[in-house]
Amino acid sequence: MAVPRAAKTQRRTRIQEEKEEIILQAALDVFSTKGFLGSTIDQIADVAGMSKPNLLYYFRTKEAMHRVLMDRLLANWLEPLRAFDADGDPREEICSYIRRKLEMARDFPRESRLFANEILQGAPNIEDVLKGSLKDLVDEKVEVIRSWIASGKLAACDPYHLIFSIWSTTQHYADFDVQVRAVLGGNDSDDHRFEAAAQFLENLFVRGLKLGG
Amino acid sequence: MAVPRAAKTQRRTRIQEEKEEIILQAALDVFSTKGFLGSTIDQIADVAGMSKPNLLYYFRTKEAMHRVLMDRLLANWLEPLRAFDADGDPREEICSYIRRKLEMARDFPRESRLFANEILQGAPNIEDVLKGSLKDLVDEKVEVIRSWIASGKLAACDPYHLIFSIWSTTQHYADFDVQVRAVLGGNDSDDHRFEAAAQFLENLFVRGLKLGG
DNA sequence: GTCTATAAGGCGATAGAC
DNA sequence: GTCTATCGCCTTATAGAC
Repeated sequence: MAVPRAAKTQRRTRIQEEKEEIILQAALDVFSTKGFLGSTIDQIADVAGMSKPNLLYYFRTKEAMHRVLMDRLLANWLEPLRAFDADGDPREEICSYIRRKLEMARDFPRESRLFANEILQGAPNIEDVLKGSLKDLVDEKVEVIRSWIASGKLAACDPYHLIFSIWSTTQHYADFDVQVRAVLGGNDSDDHRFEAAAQFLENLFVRGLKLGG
Repeated sequence: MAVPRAAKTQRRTRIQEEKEEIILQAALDVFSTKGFLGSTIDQIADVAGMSKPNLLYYFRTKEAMHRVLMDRLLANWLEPLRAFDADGDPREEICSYIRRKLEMARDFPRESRLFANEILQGAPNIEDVLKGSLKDLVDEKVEVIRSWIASGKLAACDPYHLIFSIWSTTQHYADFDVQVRAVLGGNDSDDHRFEAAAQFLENLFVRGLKLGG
């Protein structure tokens, strides 16, 4: 029997991968609501439906689970921004960016909260990523927005704060979900909330940035 | 010597109040970055510059400190929204609301993060407040916005999502401060960042909501 | 009021049987 | 691979001297 921790070069069996995935999903559940420090291995093991020593057979430490989740997250988190196309129509690009970010908040709220927890606590593990690949990507897209402004397709504005405002408004629906639901009351379905948010934000940014159609 | 825990009806001395204030400031420091669960009394005592038993002489439990901080926060947090005046000019009201919220993010970032931590973790202690006084206040202001829309002073939009978008964009500068700084680089002063954000958001909302002026 | 010492329990991680 | 048992540390909170 291949032992995961001793067989780094060896292919994992399908069953092992499935178990690891169950654990990671449980860890995501717990980390995203309690934060890394506030989570216990017992809680994760409980959600995963296994004993603590059994879980620790697959992931030697709490940090190991968190590291895998953060790596995965960072690999996917910026995809929507990468898709931002300099040759596309500004209105189309910005609207579809907003929509994709809203979809991520709706479909992957735990990932959004995991990220929010990390940033909120000072980003101890990913500060280099923020100052490195994240900043590089943002700087690149800021230049795209500046070129759109220069050619009159977009109202003059600070591109950095434009990006911040799209991030914050969309992620809000995942990170502050409890508050949003409390304020809207129980009568608002998930689908309706999503559509209402999309429509409001699309209008706000199209008009606010003077994006022609 | 009056002992705080035994003298609930007795007036606290000025020195006692000062000590309690030092402790609460230290607790706010730690809670706002580590979250309640991730914080330890040792860390708070360390920041406060006193021993753990000494701290526990003033606040019997970790919860006691957190409760006082949350009570204070909730008492002040909604002041800017309360100031929203139905008889005022919509453009003025919304712009000054944005500015006040941005000032709070700049001047009280720890309070903002304390609140964010609480919501992010499912608002275990304040769900009744969210569904009660918070929802009531928002509902009231939503009606104000609706009346403005009805009289043509404001573009038609969903008032709830308008409020959410102001909350999220302004609080972002406190809650995601580490990310904002990383992306903007070290050359951006606090004042410049604040002014740039205020100007961007003011433009976005004034144009996005078709607020005349 | 503040200290040292410590009780009592939670938690991360390991040992070793099966 | 999974379990029971446990080590050792950390953390909350208290006891009691000063």
